[in-house]
Amino acid sequence: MTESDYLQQYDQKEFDTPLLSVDSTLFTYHENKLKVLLVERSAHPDLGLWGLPGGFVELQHDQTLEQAALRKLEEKTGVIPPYIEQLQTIGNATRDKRGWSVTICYTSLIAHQVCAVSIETVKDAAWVNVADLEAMKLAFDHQEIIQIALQRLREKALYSIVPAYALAEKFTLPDLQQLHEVLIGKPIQKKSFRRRIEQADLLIDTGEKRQESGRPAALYRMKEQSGKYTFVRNLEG
Amino acid sequence: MTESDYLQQYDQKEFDTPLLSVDSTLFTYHENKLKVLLVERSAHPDLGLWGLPGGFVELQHDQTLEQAALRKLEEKTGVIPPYIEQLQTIGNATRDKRGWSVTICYTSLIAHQVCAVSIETVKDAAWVNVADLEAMKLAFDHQEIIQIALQRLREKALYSIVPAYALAEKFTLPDLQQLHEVLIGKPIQKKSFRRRIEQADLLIDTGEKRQESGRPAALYRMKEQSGKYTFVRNLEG
DNA sequence: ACAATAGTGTCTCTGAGACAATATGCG
DNA sequence: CGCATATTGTCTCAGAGACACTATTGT
Repeated sequence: MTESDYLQQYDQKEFDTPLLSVDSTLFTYHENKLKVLLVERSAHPDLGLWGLPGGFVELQHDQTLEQAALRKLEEKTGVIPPYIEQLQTIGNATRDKRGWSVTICYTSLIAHQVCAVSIETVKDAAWVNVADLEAMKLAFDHQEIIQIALQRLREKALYSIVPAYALAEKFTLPDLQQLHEVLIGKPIQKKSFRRRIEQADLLIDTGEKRQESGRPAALYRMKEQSGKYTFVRNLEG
Repeated sequence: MTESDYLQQYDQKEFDTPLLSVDSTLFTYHENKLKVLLVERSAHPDLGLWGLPGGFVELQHDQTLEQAALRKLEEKTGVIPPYIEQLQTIGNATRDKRGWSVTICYTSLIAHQVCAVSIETVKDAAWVNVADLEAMKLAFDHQEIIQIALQRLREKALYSIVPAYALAEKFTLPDLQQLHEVLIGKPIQKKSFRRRIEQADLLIDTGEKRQESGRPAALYRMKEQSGKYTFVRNLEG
């Protein structure tokens, strides 16, 4: 049989295949708290529980898995987040009551302000403080997935400035440092923090300042590829 | 409708779902060369081309994705590799001629000696020098997947001793350093290399020595969790 | 002037890079 | 002994940690 004959008669439905979905952990930082976006499930199974934004791939519309993840996020937040990264794929026979199930998980970051309005209008979506998660029962294994995502984000805080994507486009160095401190769970020497960012030339000084109380702080924005940069030496875990 | 009613009438075949497979890049190190395991495809599509060991998840037998990947590797090599790690999941509408396709990729390492015999007896499996890959046309996007796996392994060589799993159970420090040098593509100061491994207490001195020519070298084996250790400071990329 | 926060100066300390010096086996 | 390879000593240098000091705003 030739390959084209084979493709002609190929019927995918002959084979048993797992359920396949895409889920995202979307984090943001607002009022000194790290938050994750949850949505209330409107269908079985685990109807009524809160879980990660996600769903099935639409074979007609989505060209890639990442596009599928971004589409789901845009539906909930009204915008496409500036940072998305594949986290991990979880697949086993027991995570979904319907049977063997696979989910490709993404981690995404966004500024709180750019989607706060949109989310407030959507009844079934909400930002939840990461600190409050522990007490919640989430759908499927989503609790676990969030913990994996958090661990990865914490590691990244030690050797990159990826967390900056959870801030507004323009932000101050104290802003960013505070976010890293929340992630790492301990204070960072401001000199160390500033030195490495300056030395690696990761940010652009916009020339603007922001003041709340005390000396005004310079506003920076990220350079194009700054999220990909990794420091050769980590901050202390 | 209750959840149990829903589960009762649920029929997975109603929904269009992508093809789903599991593929692994299995690396080893032998005679100063990094090698990857390839298998010749015995079915359409891409029949006759060489590609990564992998296939479909068997819903009846595999409990997890990782088990599925390990099962495929054991079929080809006769043994279960000591290191496996999820690499990345690739899914899009175009990578497989049959349609929307998703593959969960793993990276795995093994000592050459423990599976060399088994592989020589299997006609459709072979170790290929990574350096020779470029000239080959591989099935699907497997060429690309191997490059992603290599890049990740190279990064790990800078901040971990994960590559040690590609060596025999007992190995010398010059062995390991050489492997890291092949991965990184440049020489490493032996003092630096030894210092960091000793300081992190990652290996056990077996007391045995191995001699080829010159002073005999001490044989070490890895401690249990040494693969998880990451140095706070990278070697120079 | 003082409070509050931003940003700098500078010392210490760890660990990588460089490379010379020893050590231990073989013939 | 001389060769080959393993292992150690030790100097330099970059960059993180610590912490005191200066700068810039508002009240």
